[in-house]
Amino acid sequence: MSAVLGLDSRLTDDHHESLRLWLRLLTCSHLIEIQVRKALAAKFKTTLPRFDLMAQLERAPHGLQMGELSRRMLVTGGNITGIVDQLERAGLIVRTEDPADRRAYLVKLTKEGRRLFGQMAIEHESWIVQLFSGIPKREQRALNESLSRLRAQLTREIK
Amino acid sequence: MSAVLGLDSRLTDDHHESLRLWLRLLTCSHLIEIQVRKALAAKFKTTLPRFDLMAQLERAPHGLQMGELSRRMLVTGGNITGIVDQLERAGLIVRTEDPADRRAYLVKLTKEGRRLFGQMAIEHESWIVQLFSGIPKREQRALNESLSRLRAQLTREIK
DNA sequence: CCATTATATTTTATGTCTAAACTATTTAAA
DNA sequence: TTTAAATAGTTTAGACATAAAATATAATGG
Repeated sequence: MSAVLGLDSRLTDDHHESLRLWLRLLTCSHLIEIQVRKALAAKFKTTLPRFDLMAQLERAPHGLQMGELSRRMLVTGGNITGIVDQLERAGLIVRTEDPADRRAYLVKLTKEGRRLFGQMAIEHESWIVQLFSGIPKREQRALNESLSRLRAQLTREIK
Repeated sequence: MSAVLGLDSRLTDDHHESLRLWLRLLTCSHLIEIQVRKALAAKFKTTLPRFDLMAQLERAPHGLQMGELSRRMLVTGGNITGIVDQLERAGLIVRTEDPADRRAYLVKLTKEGRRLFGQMAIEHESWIVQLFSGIPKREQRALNESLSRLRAQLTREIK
């Protein structure tokens, strides 16, 4: 993840509003990502994709299929296979058979996985709150609304 | 690049404004990234990091050191080595010696690199404009301003 | 029912990315 | 100026990511 970063500060031509927006979006999420990745590694010896996958499972007590994880995390299926392998090896999740479809697994957090994720989620949120602490709540709400519209638009666009 | 995607649509608790903002930021940039990556592969048989690196060089006619590329692209030095290797093999850039520092290179676009980047940049911008076409210019400007403040804040925060 | 097509997952090959260890040169300081 | 510390770049090992091909099961349409 990355793209044309750094031009960001120097584009001023008014014709390039969209391009500038994309670069800024990318720079911001990249900056946050770097911090979160480092914190996850330092405090929990884990990675962002693993944390993300566990976050998905935490909200799906009945388990999720590999394909559903792939769709939600916006990554390809092959990628999910690898991350699930590792988390399973670590005893944090399990592949259980899907009673409704013998091709599929239902991936679930183990008890240990739930416990550990709980700890990580609390810290994770505090890092994020800290990173955004300089931005007034009102502005955060406004940004959130705009990005929500953008996300909706992009999802429509892409279909 | 990715994180906790998908929770995004379901967080409503007002205490989690910052967390929600981070997820939304990430989802949006990820959605755009996927499109741009696919388009670059389909139209130019290239990748986003390579395009980004060339974009950096295009604005630096005197060339950039590896370390400067690393800082601007927000990735590690080792990563730059690999991308530069490939682009150099393809004849699109060259490592030239830095007269001021024998440890360093100045990396520059070749004539062919400049030509190709020119073509790619035009298409690239049109893809971006298309992706944002559903968002009114006024809102794009507002988003741009907010993200600019956020970026500034993050950069300060991180130092 | 059976062939076809679609879906769920894994595998393979390749590229991106990091952290940490390494080499070479420069800078600073004693 | 010689040593020590810092800086520029590369290498290594391992994780993450993709697209495309392969396997297995499910769903569909004659």
